[in-house]
Amino acid sequence: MSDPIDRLLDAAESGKSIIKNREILHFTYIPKTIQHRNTEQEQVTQSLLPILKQSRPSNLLVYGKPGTGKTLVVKKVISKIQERVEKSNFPIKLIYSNAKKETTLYGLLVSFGRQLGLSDKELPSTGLAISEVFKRILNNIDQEKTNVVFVIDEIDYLAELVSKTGKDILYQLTRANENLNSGSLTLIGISNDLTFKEKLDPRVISSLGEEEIVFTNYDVEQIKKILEERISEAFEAESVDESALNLCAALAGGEHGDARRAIDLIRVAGELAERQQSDKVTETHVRDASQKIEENKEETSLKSYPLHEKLVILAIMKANGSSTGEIYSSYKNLCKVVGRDELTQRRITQMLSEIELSGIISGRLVHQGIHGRTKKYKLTISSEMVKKTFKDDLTLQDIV
DNA sequence: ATTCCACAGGAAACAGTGGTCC
DNA sequence: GGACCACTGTTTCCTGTGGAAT
Repeated sequence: MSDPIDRLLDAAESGKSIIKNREILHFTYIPKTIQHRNTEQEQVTQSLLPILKQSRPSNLLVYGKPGTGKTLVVKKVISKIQERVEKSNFPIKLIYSNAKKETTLYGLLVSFGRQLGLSDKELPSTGLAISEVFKRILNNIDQEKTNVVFVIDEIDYLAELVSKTGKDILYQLTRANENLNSGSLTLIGISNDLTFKEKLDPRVISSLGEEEIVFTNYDVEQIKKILEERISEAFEAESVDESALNLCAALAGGEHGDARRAIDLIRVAGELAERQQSDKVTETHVRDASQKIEENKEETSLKSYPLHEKLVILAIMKANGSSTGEIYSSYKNLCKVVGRDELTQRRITQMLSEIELSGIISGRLVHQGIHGRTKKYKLTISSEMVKKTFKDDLTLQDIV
């Protein structure tokens, strides 16, 4: 009997590979991702055209569901423009920030400043007042006479941060040009959420939304084309079943035309097929891949929760389908077992709705007349999954 | 027609951390 | 070294609510 490790390694080395270029199976592989986006590419280019004439273009809002290629299109257009103007005396600078990744207003501004070239000294990453950070950034633009194009991805998150803190950075950003003697600042906002404008200050909308471009969803046919293109480059010829391709397109297209998901799906399916030493990717592989992606998502989100959230999830598991009050007392017991201080019920309620957002549990508001109203929660994933994932956690080992 | 339950969920305040600035 | 800043995770306090029970 051969060593299982050796067996696997041998197989991987000698076994046939049906994927010949993995790179192409990632969404961010630019040339192939933004197919069918000619109109949108033109529109974005159009609105940035004034740069070539050495004046400031209008601010721009770009909408579209995830996986429609909006960020890639914007990045591509800007880098092309940048190439063009590189040799002219009109220095432009592209700055890209993702408001979802930068969890705070301060962080977003600092990332902005860093990319402008401000050092740690000139712009410390904590300790300053937000208005001070802002002033320093504007000073820099003014002095260097740069023309900045600031791309804010997932700008809807920024809108949320703004409303939380009450500091109206977006408003100040849109008005920055009035305070600049030289140089300029152009904003490009990218958003998944078409309704996010409603949350904004109308003054901001009027200046931010000078131009708007909407990326429509890919339909199943288009996704199929994108997949075909990538498959022909990434896989060995004839190694993906027609039916597998169709299923892939259908699964991803059925949701909201998410090309990213479609490409992920075919990549994982391909890897599964390879692992099984199969020379073709079949429908079964795609289904398995879809399930695997789901499970991975659940597992990583379960693992990433802090201790008290994990305890709450366990409490729900132990008392499946029960009300907040019951979950809370179950949670308190668990706290005693692991020897941690319990948090207040208010905090647990809040946690429950946070966890609900992630989709791991689902809640239903019930009115029980004289027995008051409560929310009943249950797990949407299997309790085996929870047990399996929490087994590795030392503090939780005893109670799972 | 009232009462009253068992919470939901908003608002504000607070403690603690890690920093700058003068 | 003290005033001040942003931010997170939490507590405290609070108002609101649909329908069974009375």
